[in-house]
Amino acid sequence: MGSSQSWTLNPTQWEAVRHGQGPLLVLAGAGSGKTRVLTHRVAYLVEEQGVYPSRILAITFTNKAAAEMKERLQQLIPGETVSWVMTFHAAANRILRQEIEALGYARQYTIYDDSDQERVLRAVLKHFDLDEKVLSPRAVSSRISDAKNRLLGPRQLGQQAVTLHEQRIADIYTEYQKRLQEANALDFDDLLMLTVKLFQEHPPLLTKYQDKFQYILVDEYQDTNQAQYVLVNLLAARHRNLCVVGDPDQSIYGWRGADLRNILDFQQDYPDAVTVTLEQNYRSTKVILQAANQVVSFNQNRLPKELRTEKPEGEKILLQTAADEKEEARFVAETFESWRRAESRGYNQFAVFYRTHGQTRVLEETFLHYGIPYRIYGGQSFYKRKEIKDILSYLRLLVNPTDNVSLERVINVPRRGIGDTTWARLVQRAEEKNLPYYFALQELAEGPECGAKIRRSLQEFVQLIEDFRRQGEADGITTLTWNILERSGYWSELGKEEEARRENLQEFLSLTREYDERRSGWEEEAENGEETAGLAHFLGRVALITDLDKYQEGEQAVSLMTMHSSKGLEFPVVAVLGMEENLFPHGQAREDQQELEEERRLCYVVLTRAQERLLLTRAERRMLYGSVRYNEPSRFLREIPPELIAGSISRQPATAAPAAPARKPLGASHLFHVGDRVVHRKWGKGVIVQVRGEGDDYQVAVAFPDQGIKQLLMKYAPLEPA
DNA sequence: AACTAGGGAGTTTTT
DNA sequence: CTCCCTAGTT
Repeated sequence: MGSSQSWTLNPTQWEAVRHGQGPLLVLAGAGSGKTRVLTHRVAYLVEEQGVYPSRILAITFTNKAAAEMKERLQQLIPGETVSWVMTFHAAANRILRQEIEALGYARQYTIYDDSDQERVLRAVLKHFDLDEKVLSPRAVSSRISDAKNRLLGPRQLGQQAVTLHEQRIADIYTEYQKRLQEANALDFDDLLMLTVKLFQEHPPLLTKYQDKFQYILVDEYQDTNQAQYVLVNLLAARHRNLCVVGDPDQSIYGWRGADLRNILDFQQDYPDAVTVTLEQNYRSTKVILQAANQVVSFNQNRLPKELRTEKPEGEKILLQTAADEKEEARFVAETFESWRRAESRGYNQFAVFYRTHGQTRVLEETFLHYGIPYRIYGGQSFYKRKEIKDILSYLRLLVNPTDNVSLERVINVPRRGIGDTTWARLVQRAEEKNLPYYFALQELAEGPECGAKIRRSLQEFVQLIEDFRRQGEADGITTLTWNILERSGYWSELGKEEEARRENLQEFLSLTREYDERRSGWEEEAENGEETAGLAHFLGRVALITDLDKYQEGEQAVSLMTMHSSKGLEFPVVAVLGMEENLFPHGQAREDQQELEEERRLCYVVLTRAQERLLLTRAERRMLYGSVRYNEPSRFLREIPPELIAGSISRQPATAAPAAPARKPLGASHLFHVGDRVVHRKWGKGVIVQVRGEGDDYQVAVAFPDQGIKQLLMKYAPLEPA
């Protein structure tokens, strides 16, 4: 972002930065220095207008954006701390931690992520005796999320229900919400919905925060949903110093509740609003920008806007049609290699975007084969890994004994002989006596219902948890965590082949260590009476952070990611794969005008990620779900002016790709040698003892200390240098 | 209580 | 095709 921009602001940017009191709408095209404007505006308010940093609220969508903003502020106004620079959810969480008792929840509430949510839903479906095949937890969860985003509680959804099916969803929602409350747990959507509820039901609390936040700034306003919209506008109602920044053309999250009208209607919401439009782009070449402008102009429902740049014309966009997805991947690999050499670029200057995760596989195999280092973004998050969720569940259970999901997760992990039968008995008792599961467990451990052996196990488990609780976090969260891992037997239960899990846990311990060390820092940022620097605070942070394995700038690797996760990033060289009907625009989106326009905006987003070079590819045939599909070229290709394109929409002999190098692929044999230490995802550490074969047949023999020698086909083996 | 085979679903994702 | 959950088996 903006790194290519010079240090000063242009006149339009200045106008937005220096805007005084009252509402302000900044329509910021891609690469127009939006983050710059936001940070400079905050700095300006503090430095020039003498606004107290604690009275500014700056909201972003992702932790990454918030971190970036904080960092830049640090540079602009060193010595000042603007502590309310955070995501929507983090801000809501911070308010609720303080005030939630007004809604009848306890302050140590647990935040449930989507997998916790799914567990609850599964139980609810079972409770209603509904077959998961008829009504999937996924489908229900998205309906509930939808309702919450629109600020509809279970009762309101029930009132709206017309069909039997809708009524059933409402019933499930009711039971789901009841269970969350009993567990003193909030899901992500609750954070927003309950904050709004808090303010609506308790006007004095609303007034308190309205008074506090003299200036409010919101990034990516085009992505706000109804709940976020109401929240922001409630908070801004008193001072009316609301500055929203966004780009309607980059709205790509309609499917998860984002409402484009929020930004489009800003002028109507605030008739006295000043609008500033940033159309000067500092990122891409003229060719790239023209293509993007042109494509998005095919949308009917949009405000006119055209990006300009003073950058050079640049190279034409390279378009290549491959026979299938393998050839497509090879073409990208070879083109990248040739550009990397010819233009002495580092691997970190390259990125590959695709519409669906399913497309990563072939890319991985191909890059591995060519010996091109790569990194996939947005896959399985660190915090969703089993071992991390397990240890987190132990910690959550300590803070909140009513957290039934966490209890279920850890009660028999590691195995302690408490199986399905015992669990069912426990659940039954809990429901009969309307108790949290943990308390029912304590009763079972003392009562006569279970056999002596089981009772013994239950007692030991309770004893264990109570010991941990007694120990608490007085010696730091790291000590507590390590204690749990060791004393529960979790650590020693991890076999040799689960080395990766151990490493993840080590990584988790380094996070707790970091937290323990920065404890005093959190205490400093805390405002009057805020409880920070405790286990509950730590768990709250962890629940809202998923960015651990996100983009790291310096790393010498090609970045692979879905089109959606590319938003907000920029790369000198970008390849966009699968430019085909049914894939992009996605098959499900082609019928519906609204969805199609969102796909087109997605296209606008990906094209504008590229700074210098753009490579678009498609495959004539593609393997999807085990069968071969033949897709037409994407309509978006035809929407790009032909004079900006080199190459052809139809398949051409190799000459159509002037940049394709006439050289042999590197071959993965350059990756490993006999004697190299490697790590295998399943088998752990090993040493290469033999290398043979070429290309797809390239094989290595690896000696693993405990499993002996394995023959691995490099094409598939999850093998990495150690 | 733990393992195995079989069935069904499989855009996009942050928090 | 492949992953993941479930049901059935031992």
